[in-house]
Amino acid sequence: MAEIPYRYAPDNKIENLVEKHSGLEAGQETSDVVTVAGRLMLRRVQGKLAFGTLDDGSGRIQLFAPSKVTPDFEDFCNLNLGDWIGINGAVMTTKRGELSVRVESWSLLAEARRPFPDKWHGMTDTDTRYRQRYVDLWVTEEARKAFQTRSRMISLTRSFLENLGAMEVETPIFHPIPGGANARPFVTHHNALDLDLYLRVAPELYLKRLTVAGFDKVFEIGRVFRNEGLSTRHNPEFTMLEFYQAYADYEDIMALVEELVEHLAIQLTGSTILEIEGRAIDVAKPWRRATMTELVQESIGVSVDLDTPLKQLRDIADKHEVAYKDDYGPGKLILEIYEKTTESSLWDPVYVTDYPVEVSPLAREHRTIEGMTERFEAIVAGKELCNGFSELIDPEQQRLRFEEQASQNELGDDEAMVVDEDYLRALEYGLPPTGGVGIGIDRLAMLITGVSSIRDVVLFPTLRPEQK
RNA sequence: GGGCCGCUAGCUCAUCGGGUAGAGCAGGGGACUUUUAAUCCCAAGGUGCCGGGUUCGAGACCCGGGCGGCCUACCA
Repeated sequence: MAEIPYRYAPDNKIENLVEKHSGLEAGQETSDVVTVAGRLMLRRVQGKLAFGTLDDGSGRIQLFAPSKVTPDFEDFCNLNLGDWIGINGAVMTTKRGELSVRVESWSLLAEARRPFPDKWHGMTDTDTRYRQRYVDLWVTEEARKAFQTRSRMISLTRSFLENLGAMEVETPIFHPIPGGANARPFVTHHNALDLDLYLRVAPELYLKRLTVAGFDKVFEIGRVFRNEGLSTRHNPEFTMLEFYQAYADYEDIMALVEELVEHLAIQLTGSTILEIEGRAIDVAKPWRRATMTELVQESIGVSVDLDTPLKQLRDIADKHEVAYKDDYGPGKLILEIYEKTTESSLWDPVYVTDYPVEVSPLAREHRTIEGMTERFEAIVAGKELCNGFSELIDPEQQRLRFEEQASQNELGDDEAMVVDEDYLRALEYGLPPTGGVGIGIDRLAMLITGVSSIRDVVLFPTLRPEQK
């Protein structure tokens, strides 16, 4: 068998060939001589005639190899499933009408020295699929599709934001002070500086520094890291989109997010109606807006607000088996009640608005409602898709909020923020009115591709290392 | 972190009231010039996740551990 070449030059993708020749009748031969390369997925040898199925990642096409035409016919028949091969020959159809490439010359490009999974059943063990994604992606069509969709989704998102005139930036992943979200960070150490650094839990505070700097629309799509448990909805590293727009408030940002999601749904699935867990969901804009307290009222029939006595809020929490700590104020209690009793039952897209100041350290106070902020979360299919607000721009208020967080942190809440003096200094130079949002890209990809585990949209999800 | 379930050949799965493991596919050998998961014949393939225990005898039963899944708890 010939040596493996150093390069090979396919001139067609299979999906294009299939599209181009879709109307061809049985027993036809075209003058289209093509070179394609990919993996041999199936093989049917019949003595002096062999058939194969080649998959190049874009699609599959049959290989037609008569011994009279195909050089080194014996070797061709002895190829293993999973071998990489390059094929050159005419596009034709067989007697049965199957579109094929006749194998007039071929090259072995890589041997599959390990047996491929069962050609019919594929790979079903989820653990093996995640650990050996390189096999899963060949063998599991839906897996490959999902990642292609994810890639296109991010690309479309990027151009959507660029069309708004937004600039993409990259801010530090190593943070000397963790901040921008309530989450436990990963810690690492820089030797030369002899300095502990935190992997970012959010890019938020750096992006708003850039708004101070005069970049009036900025966004970042990047990995963030949270030292938390794993689940079907949580991977310790995940991709966050954050966007900030100067002169805008949370209403503007809500309009933008629903526009984006509708756009993505149409571009990627052809419809605003998606399917999640077998259930339809329409993400067409506009999405409903409702305050947190309104939704709690609808869900459990009790009216709560920041003036409701603590005792009463605790009774409600007890009644619905919502856990809380003694130091929770009314704001935190209301949030907990909302999250435990209401959030997961919301199906159609809804913007939940007006979060208590107590639980929103970076959001600007509501323009009319005391104790609330102009913050929103979009809940889609019972899950949080994004979190945004009119940004808190006042350095003195921000300091008080940080100090409140810091004291929580002192008391042992390792998800609470600490005071970031440099961020306060930036605010002192002046942050204009600004609206911002963070969108979990993985969650969005789950929504668009209709999968129910984040591991189906993360190529190499975090797993315990294999033990030998 | 808690509850439930799973782990048998490279892959997909069987087996039994505890008696020493079997099939399809893949891989090897052979037949076959229009197949579509091609088909047919032959041979080979196993530390039954790991470690203890009960038993004359354990892949099956008990205990401990590992890894994974689902549900549940938290952040997106």
